[in-house]
Amino acid sequence: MQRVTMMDVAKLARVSPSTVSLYLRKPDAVSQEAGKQIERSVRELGYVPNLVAGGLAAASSRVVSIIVPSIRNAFFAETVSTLQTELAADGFQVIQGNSEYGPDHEEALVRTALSWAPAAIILTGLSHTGQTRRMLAASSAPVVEMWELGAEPIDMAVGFSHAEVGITTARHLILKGRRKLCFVGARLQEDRRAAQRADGFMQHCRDTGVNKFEMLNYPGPASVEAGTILLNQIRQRMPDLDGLACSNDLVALGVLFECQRQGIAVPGQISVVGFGDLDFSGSCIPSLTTVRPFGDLIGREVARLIIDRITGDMSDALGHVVDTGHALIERSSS
Amino acid sequence: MQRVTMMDVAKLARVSPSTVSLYLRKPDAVSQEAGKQIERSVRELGYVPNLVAGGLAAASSRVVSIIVPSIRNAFFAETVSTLQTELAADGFQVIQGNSEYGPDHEEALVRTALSWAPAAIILTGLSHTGQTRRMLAASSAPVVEMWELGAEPIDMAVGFSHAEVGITTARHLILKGRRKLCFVGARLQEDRRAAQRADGFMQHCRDTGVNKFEMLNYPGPASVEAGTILLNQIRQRMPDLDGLACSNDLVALGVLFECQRQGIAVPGQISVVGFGDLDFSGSCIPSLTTVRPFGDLIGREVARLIIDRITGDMSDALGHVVDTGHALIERSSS
DNA sequence: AACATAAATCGTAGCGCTATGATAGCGCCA
DNA sequence: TGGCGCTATCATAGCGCTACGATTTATGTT
Repeated sequence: MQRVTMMDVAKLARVSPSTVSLYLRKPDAVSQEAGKQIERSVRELGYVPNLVAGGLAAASSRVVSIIVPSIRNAFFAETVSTLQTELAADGFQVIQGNSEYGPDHEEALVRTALSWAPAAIILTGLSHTGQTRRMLAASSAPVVEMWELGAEPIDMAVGFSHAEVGITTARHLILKGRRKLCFVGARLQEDRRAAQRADGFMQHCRDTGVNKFEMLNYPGPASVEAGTILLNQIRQRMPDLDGLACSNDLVALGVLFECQRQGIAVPGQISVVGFGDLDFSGSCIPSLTTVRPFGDLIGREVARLIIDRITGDMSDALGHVVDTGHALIERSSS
Repeated sequence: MQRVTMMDVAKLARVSPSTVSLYLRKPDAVSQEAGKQIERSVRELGYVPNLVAGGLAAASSRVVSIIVPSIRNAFFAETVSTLQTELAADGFQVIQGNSEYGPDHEEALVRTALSWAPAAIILTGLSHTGQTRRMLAASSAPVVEMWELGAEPIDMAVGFSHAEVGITTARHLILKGRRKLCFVGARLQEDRRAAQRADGFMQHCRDTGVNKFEMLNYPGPASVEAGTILLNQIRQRMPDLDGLACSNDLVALGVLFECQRQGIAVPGQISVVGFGDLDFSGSCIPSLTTVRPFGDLIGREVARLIIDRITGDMSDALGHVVDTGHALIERSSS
């Protein structure tokens, strides 16, 4: 499979394999003359370093393992995509796994991830099984937990408080004069972050003395269809509903469609707020008020932390927490 | 980083490392008694095999490298997600890279991918640089090209003909009595598959003697906003437009929104057909007629081919081509 | 009981690279 | 001119595992 080895390059360049290895890792440590020779030989032979061998020898590979609940989810797709680009620029490969919102599944993924001796491990959220924590602690690899802030991270964390997103959403609806509120979400048992947004929302309602507020869950994944179903359910339970927060812009879009179908005025009769600021959110009818989570910023910050930790001075060896915040994007639906 | 080695397990189980290795790979080749001992030792020590070392020794790692244009694209997210799940079930890790629709970028990704001695390489589409082809040929790793059929694949291919999608779309609009047609797309220079759909569409118009047909391109990525912009552009150039094909359901959704905003009846005045059958396509207003590409089926078939090739008999060593086809989903927008 | 055969286990030799000292070559000052 | 410190280069010893052939043990046959 791998024909040309470092030895071949060394022979052609008339230096020892050590020098080739050294040049490839730290070009400045080798004389210009030798460097040029090596460069030429590499090109002539079409040499591609065997990273597996390198990883074994160096006891740490240039692999970063990312575990997200689902890459189908546009939020995570954005972050993963950004991470990939940023890390690739520094020569890191990305191994990716989907936990499907299952802590045990995540544990299995971490186990295999660890067997690659990765340069870093990126997890989604702050809740993991005890075994996962134990393995991670034993591994000494940098760990970044992303997309959630609140509890104590294992090592580093980049994200924002979902409870605060819930509060922002509730506050906005109340500010708009809405008093019969509902939070609708999908997969609220599995998706702890959505659940935290719901909790923050409900808590703020309670704190500010809103008289009527409810929460409704759709068991399947967040989708436009879930939104249409949820709107009908909540309207049955709360016919005078006037403010609706959705755990996801997809759900909100379904709500908007269903309102249009039934002739419910938005925001006239019901104000709708989403979460995610997805592709369509600015263009739909009415354009959707939503909370933007800065998924690409999360990706960039995670990449920065990892690269700093690996290449940088050990002063950074302590944990880091970066709050990327959130922003309410006020549009026409509220 | 990796404390417990196979040697430790062997010592505890009172067998040789070879037997442990053998048991881990082929449990049936070891006596039940020894197997139980090893199992117990593995658990007691919390042994996690070092796949880097294994990959080096076996000269091929259980890594599958997937290169797609962009994981942000819902089509590819679906396929990659399915692939990940299917391959993980057989103990394969997935390394993923985004080519951003650039052949040179793809070449660089293939180069690094190859340096992991992957068990297989999965590429998107059939067009690659000569250097990419050369590296792939030299590597002897199984190669699957997906999401496109037509030209001769490097090794195996799973996908469908985009030209035929274009024909299906055109035929449908013509069948609906539409005669002033347009194909609108995004990134038609970079996205060769979208370009093929456009070509098929135009060709069918020509072949069937449609009197008026045009094609319009939006330079940015496919998005809802692109749809709103494109609709206005084409209406200026072709005020009597009555049938519109979009390269992507996101673009189609933007078109639908803009039609609604301007009071253009769909399908009364203009029929709209999309591509992708995304999450919202069945729920939007009007529900969107579109072509479904079976992205998850592609993922499953690719995984099957790879696993068959690697674990299976060598009778499969020749290339394979699987046509996953496409389906017109007729809804209310046409 | 002696032998052939099969099954289970083992020892060894790397896989291709990096990290770690050790060595060689050089200019400079006393 | 000898010795010092510096830089550039090198030889060597693994990293942890798998593949392979060799060896041991169990099973069956006459």
